[in-house]
Amino acid sequence: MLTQTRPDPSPSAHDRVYRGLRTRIMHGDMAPGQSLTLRGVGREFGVSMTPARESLRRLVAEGALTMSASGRVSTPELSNERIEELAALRALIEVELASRALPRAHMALIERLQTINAGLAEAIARQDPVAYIRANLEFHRTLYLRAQAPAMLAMAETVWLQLGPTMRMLYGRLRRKEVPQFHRMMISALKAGDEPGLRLAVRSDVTQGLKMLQG
Amino acid sequence: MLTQTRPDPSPSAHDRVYRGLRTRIMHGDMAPGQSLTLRGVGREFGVSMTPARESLRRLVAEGALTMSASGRVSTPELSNERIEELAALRALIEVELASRALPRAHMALIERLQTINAGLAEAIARQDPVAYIRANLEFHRTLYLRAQAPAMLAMAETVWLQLGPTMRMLYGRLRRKEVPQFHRMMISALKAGDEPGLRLAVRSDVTQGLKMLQG
DNA sequence: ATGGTCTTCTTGTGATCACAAATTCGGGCG
DNA sequence: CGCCCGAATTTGTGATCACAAGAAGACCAT
Repeated sequence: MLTQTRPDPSPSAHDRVYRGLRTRIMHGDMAPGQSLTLRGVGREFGVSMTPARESLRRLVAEGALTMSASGRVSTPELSNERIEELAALRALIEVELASRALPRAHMALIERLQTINAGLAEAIARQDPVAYIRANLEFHRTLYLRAQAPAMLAMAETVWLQLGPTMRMLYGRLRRKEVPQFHRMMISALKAGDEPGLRLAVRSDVTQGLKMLQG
Repeated sequence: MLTQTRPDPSPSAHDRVYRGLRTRIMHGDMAPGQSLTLRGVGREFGVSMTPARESLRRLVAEGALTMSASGRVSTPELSNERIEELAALRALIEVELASRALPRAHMALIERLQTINAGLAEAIARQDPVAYIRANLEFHRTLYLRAQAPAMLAMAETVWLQLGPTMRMLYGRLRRKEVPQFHRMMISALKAGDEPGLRLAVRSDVTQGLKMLQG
């Protein structure tokens, strides 16, 4: 087949394909409604249909992609109700994660969050939505990792994944000029050890994107 | 994860296998640590390795099964921390679902919940853990369906699935003699339209199993 | 042009196979 | 009796194929 140099023999084929597609979806570089075929994905990653099928089905199982009755796979076009629901889920889970991370958040972590925020500002300046989304997710994940709650973090990531394709559209409308105010509010609350303030900041940050959807 | 439950237009092989294994896991008739093989599952359901593999991988993606580094699949043996985390997730999500269902809960729904509760009592009398778990899940799902929040419900079901194999062990220790008090409390709160009471009742019901784990 | 029908191409499904890695089992040694 | 090493077996992975169903396009009639 396609003779492609394989520098990494360790990760299985389906893992490479899965991870490639997953980050692509989560970072929002696929438009909603875009369709994917087994042979197309296989050709792109230099594998046969088998690993391609497994990757796609897995992403469908995680809600990152949708499958029509005939088995065709495409990125989802979410209804406003679905988006609202997913945002509510983000609020629920991420507020809890932040709350659990708070007592473990030391200065090194806060500094790292500020560094990520700087990268975020750069992405905003460049008007680069993919970099923006990636930095935004990294900001949240970095904080939540401190919560030591892997099942909750996995849940949150699943929600991010489902919102991925729409996220770009959402942030595309947002002509942002500076780092989100709620990120700064989160950092202040972390420094002060202010749990109610942190919870409010996270909830506000998570649901802010939704508000402009309705506007 | 998002089990887009359509009636049944496509009894595809992998769907039959998936559903069979899924209900078996969620209802707790598989012990933790039990291993599953592709050829074994295939033989049991009369299909080849391909649909068996897809089903197992899907269940692994949903957290219902775990996969070792060598690709062996088995039911998970959850640590106490993991169980506690999953219970916290149940509390978070299900309290929200109940809260959203409350304004839509009419008398017909409450009567149905009471009917399910009667079946639950019967399962308790028979000392039948699988029937107990099934009725318990049905009680919760029936209420949450009224919330009109499919993404949240899917999330809750995913958590149930992950807890499935341990659930039996948990409820096995519980020498229960009567219908859970918190189910009755939930019904009272529903009748009274008492949202704080409902939230408390759901949270208590969800986390009660955990408490005896530590005892 | 427009609508419908037929053909053609595309696509997903499930079975089978070769292969490699891991597990298991047996025998022999300390 | 316990431990370790090697062979036999089990098991997952990925490729390929035949097949059916669906989508797309061509073609003709109106």
